[in-house]
Amino acid sequence: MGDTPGVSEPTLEEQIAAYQREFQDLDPQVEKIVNALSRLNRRMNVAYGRQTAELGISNADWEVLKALVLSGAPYQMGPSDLAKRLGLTPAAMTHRIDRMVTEGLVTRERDESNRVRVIVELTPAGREKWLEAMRLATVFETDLLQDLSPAERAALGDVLIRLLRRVEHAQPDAGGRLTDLD
Amino acid sequence: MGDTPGVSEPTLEEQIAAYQREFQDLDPQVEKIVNALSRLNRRMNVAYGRQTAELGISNADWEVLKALVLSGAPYQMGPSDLAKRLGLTPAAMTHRIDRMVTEGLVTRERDESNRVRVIVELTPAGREKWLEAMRLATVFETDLLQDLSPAERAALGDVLIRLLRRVEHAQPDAGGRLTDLD
DNA sequence: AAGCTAAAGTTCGATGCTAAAGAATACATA
DNA sequence: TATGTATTCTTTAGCATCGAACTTTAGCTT
Repeated sequence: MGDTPGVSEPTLEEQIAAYQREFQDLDPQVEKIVNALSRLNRRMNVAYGRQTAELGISNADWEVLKALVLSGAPYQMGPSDLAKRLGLTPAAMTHRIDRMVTEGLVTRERDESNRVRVIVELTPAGREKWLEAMRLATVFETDLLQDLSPAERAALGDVLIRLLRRVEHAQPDAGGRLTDLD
Repeated sequence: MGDTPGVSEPTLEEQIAAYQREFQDLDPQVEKIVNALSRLNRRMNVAYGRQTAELGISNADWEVLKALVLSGAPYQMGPSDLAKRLGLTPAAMTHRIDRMVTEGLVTRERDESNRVRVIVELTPAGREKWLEAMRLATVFETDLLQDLSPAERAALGDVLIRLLRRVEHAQPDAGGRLTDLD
């Protein structure tokens, strides 16, 4: 095998060839789509991760910022709501919030009307970080889709929605870890 | 159980509406595609995880099995090759191999021709597990794409490849964690 | 040979996660 | 009022991971 230095990721074509070699009952077209989806998503997540790192926040921080902003003004959520939204345990949420409070991205205070509850609120600095990350992300996403014509975009969007419906129907909410928030 | 009373994942439409509310400079069509891609991938990963769990192995185990099988007969790799392939540190690989050896999925022995090296080899039981997982996965994947006509599949595959090329060109191999192997 | 350098794995300390137990508060009801 | 129960969050113990130091071996260089 002429492959010298490291065992990096094989190309998609090599990968599919290897699958066909080891597993005959395989539809190459299906595998091509599924593999491309998986790879595309991975690369995109790497790109997002690099962008958030540039802004001095972690991907974990970004997930929380997104959830808070998308919840709408006044940008408040309880730890367990956040945990459900992000697919984490409440325990993990406690620690994330600890960190983000020290980073100045959110505040934590007890709800005086129900002292069991805690209110996590986005700070202006946190909102600003989210905005910066969004600007970077939209630049990346626009660039990614640049070569697709409007018709191709519409078709792609529709096909993806159909697949999404199908997979959602097949598994009525699993509660698995939501690796990366939209 | 069933529908969570708490803060579960919003629908894609709600999500996009929230984005437009909080961030005006947003192309809804771009966001729709990107969000659908992300969601679709997440659901698929949940499905794969459930399948491997059914077989009594972890997702981590499955990644290693895949790498070994796809490397071709005699299904041997060194720990650091595996680590590079999976995007893990050698340290993590050591522990994974420990576990998989006790599970009987792989064997570990020193390479007598170069005693620094270690050879991790798939056992027949490990190969069988991989095969079972593949059978489940192909059923799922075939079902997922069932509603797409041949023409739609071809078009989808081609568009995804084009996006993949574009994102790969934009980031010449990052070495980030490869969350889930194809 | 003797000693340097590089490479391959393992070990060690720290981090972030999970599952499960624990503490504080609210609410219902006897 | 007192007590049981559910809810919300925190704490604890265990596991997988990373980064970095360390050990063993191979291959040079002198």
